[in-house]
Amino acid sequence: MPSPPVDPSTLRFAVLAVDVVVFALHEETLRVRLNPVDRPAVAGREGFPGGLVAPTESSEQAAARRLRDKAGIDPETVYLEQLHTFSAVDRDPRGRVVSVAYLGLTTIAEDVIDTDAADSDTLYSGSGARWQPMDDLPALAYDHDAMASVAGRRLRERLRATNLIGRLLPESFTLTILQDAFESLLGERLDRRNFRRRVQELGLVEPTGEERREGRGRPAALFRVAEADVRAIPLL
Amino acid sequence: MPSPPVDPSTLRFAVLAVDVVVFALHEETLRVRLNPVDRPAVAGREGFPGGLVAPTESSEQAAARRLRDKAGIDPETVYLEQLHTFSAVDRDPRGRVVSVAYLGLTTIAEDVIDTDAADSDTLYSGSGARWQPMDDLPALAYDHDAMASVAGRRLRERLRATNLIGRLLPESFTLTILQDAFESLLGERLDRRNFRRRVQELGLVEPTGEERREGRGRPAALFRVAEADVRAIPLL
DNA sequence: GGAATAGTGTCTTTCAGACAATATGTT
DNA sequence: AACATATTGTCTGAAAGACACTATTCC
Repeated sequence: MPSPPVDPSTLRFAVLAVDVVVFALHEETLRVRLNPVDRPAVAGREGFPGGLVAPTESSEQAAARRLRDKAGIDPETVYLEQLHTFSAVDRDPRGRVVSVAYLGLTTIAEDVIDTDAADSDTLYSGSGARWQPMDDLPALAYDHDAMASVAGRRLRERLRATNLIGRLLPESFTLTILQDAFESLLGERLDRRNFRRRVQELGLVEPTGEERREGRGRPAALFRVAEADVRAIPLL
Repeated sequence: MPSPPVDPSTLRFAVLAVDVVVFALHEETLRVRLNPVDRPAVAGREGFPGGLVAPTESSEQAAARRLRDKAGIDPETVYLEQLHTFSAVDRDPRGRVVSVAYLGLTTIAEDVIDTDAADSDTLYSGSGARWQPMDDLPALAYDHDAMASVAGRRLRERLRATNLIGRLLPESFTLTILQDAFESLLGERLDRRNFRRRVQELGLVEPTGEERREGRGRPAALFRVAEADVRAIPLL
């Protein structure tokens, strides 16, 4: 339905962008995906993967596309939800750029290379992009600091209220791993017996029937998140 | 503030709009503010108050401004929070218009005139704008139907989790009124004694010390919402 | 056998839900 | 006195929280 083309000189307009704050869990550490930002105006700082929205795509589509292009992550493997739209007039030195930010959850892909373990504990993933621990973020480009803060708060809210933890974990996992994940994400220590009772009675997880034997010690039963789609569960 | 040196012919851009879904409570009925939409393309349908975002304002500022201009409501009296950004490519027949939607809560102003009580039970407020019962919405312009649905869901979530009910009620109120409000908003009936115990033990309300005598029957103590700012309360 | 990890049951306390009688005002 | 509305307390069942020992495997 092609309509009267809008004349930008008479209409108010803005450049529309998306940014995606992608979280993943790596050995009990919550990490976010950072990309180098090459614009001169922001002087070598990093930022979340993102970019401009094309005239023919919605912001959701743009977010998925940018995940692939800018972060090399298959959007199919990422849970995305809209986070917040940032529209401060001067948030981008280039001009009026409004950004629709998305929250993303994923499992860290296998292409992750743990180079340079000495230099803090950064995980690199090629081309300078990296998974940075959420509690050790550098100063970011644009208003991505604020974005990070909003995203972190929202992530915790959602983890408490839904079964989204499943999107941060591998297909199957032991209850110990699940508990470690919650403890580290929510920053509180939980009783093992009560925790196991809860997650099973609430129907958050179900046994796969397999078990994992690893190192010494008794083998652990494997579980999966019971339902694949996002479900409201008043959790912990 | 002359605007950004962006050349629209080379950059992807969109027209940026805001829409505000303002809720108010009138005699236990949840109502939203509707305005006539005059664009030919949407043929006499109504929509939420809104409009384009100026190059010099954030979407928050635009939302406040539009509340005043389009709905004649003092933004100071309205609680606003960002709801969702709607960016489907064809959501506006005029072209690419992306809308940042806001959720608004307010107390119905005194300028409300209950004309035409026969014609359903619409409350008019001058210039064709009206407060329409949320459970009796007509088909709306653009994608405002979807907006209404998102806003309704979010409103109920927020009412359950915070003290925002205070933004829908007058300064002080009786516990009966508070309970009626919850019952109608959440669509469930609550036990009087348990309800009163809860709201007081949770610290949602505190007595003002005054009482209201009205009609026959025992006078009721007046309460106010204990804290003015938004607070998380796992409510009902 | 010792070390390491996984797994399990009970008791207590707290909170949610069901339930009905009394108090205070008006007419 | 009749009526209308507001206010209050107890009992019961369910869920949350504290708490320590047994089971299985590897070395």
